[in-house]
Amino acid sequence: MLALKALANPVRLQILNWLREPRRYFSDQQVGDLDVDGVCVSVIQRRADLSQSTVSQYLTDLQRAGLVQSKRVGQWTYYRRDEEGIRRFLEELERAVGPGESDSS
Amino acid sequence: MLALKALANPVRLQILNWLREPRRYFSDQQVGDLDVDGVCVSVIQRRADLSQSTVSQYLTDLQRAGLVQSKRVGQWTYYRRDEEGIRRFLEELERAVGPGESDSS
DNA sequence: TGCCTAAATCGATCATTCTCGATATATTGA
DNA sequence: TCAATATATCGAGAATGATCGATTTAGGCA
Repeated sequence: MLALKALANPVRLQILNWLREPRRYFSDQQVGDLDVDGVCVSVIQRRADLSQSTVSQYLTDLQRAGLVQSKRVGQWTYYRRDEEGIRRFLEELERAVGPGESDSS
Repeated sequence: MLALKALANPVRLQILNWLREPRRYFSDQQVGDLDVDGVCVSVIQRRADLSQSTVSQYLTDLQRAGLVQSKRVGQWTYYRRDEEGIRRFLEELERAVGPGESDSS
């Protein structure tokens, strides 16, 4: 389960968390619309305080896990949450580990 | 988040899954009550087809993550799901990555 | 075309995880 | 107490993950 592996890393988990409120955590972004387009790599990198390559890789991981979407606009790549994919992941996890046959009769 | 790391391993995830229906997956257990006591290590090991030490370690990992409980009865250690802990984990995850400020107004 | 910036990929290193067999500990029963 | 069985822990090797700097790819603009 790619998403579980992706979220097992605290930084990746936090990035996904930050992306819930782009205006709050990435207000320094000059370009694009935070809500519509998403947040570009360099802005996330600044916040995460890791190298550019690491953050780029993390975002690719999150995308392959179906948790974020990317959109290339000019020279920037904007990332934003894939709410649909996140919902699917949570549902799948619920099915996998959530309560089984409870006899709440 | 210990639980996320624990579940990032497919075998550990599957063990937790199996434990939802002990009667179904561990019907070969001779000792104890599957539902009341849980499933002992050697029975899980047989099903997982990994070494005894690995399975024992996995179960310890799941326990430290708050996903299973153990009960020592004689020479056996029975493991069963910690439904309360699992619920807490799922809720925490929901808070951490679930939908943020949706303006469903 | 040529430079500048953004992002992605590559290659390497160090840390962590996976997994095993061997050993240690604990419990039961003769 | 001794032997047998169940489980836990230890130590090690291989595989994977984390993370970096360097390089490559790509777009924008003079």
